[in-house]
Amino acid sequence: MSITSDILRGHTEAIILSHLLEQDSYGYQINKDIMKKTDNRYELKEATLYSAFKRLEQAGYIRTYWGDETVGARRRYYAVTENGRKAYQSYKSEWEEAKTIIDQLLK
Amino acid sequence: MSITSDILRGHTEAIILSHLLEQDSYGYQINKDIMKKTDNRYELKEATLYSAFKRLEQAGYIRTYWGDETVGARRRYYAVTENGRKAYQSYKSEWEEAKTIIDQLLK
DNA sequence: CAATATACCTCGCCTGTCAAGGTATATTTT
DNA sequence: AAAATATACCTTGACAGGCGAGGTATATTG
Repeated sequence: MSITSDILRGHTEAIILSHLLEQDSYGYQINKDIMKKTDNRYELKEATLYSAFKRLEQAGYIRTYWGDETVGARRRYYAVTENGRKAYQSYKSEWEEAKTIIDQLLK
Repeated sequence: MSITSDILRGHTEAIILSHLLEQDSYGYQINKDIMKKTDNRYELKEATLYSAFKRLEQAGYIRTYWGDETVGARRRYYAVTENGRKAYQSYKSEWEEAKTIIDQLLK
């Protein structure tokens, strides 16, 4: 782990949406996937993840359903809604703008 | 104003250090300069600025001195220390890494 | 002489992160 | 068979940074 949380702060929701746009997934898996995608340089902590899920659901950006596992622990899956798709696009362009601004200020 | 504070959170100190590396400056001026540099897309709010100054000074990254204005309000100038210079380099490479990671996660 | 600009600063709320803790089932190790 | 680890869910409360709102003082402009 190397990246401090303050720098990643505010990107959690976008990261989750982006991941869910590839395919529906569930908390534990997303946590593992993010670590893998970043070669363990970044971990989306569970508590952070679940509080983000709550915000995303309240905003109507994701919906959830229980998996039909017959063995193992139950899984709560998350799926992006149409509004979530739009929100993601908005997050994304915000990120592009922020990147430009910060790059400009950190010369 | 377009960039949300959560995205900029954690960059405040780096932005200030970067600016002060160009030349010593004071609160009011820095606030104006940042706005100008970003075409008013980003304002480093005064309260944010002053709390960052406090952290930077406590960390030994900046030192302060009073200007010798004979007219107008007094100005408290800030200057980057040697440790501050190093800290800036560290912030900068952290930013480069964060940028890579986020770009990777927001595909 | 009122309004605006320059210049400093503090208080307290808000919000996102996350350490620490908890529950339950399945598998692997000892 | 018992203990440890992995899979899976979730909550609580502390913490820290951003900043709205408020305050002070001087100088300039209309």
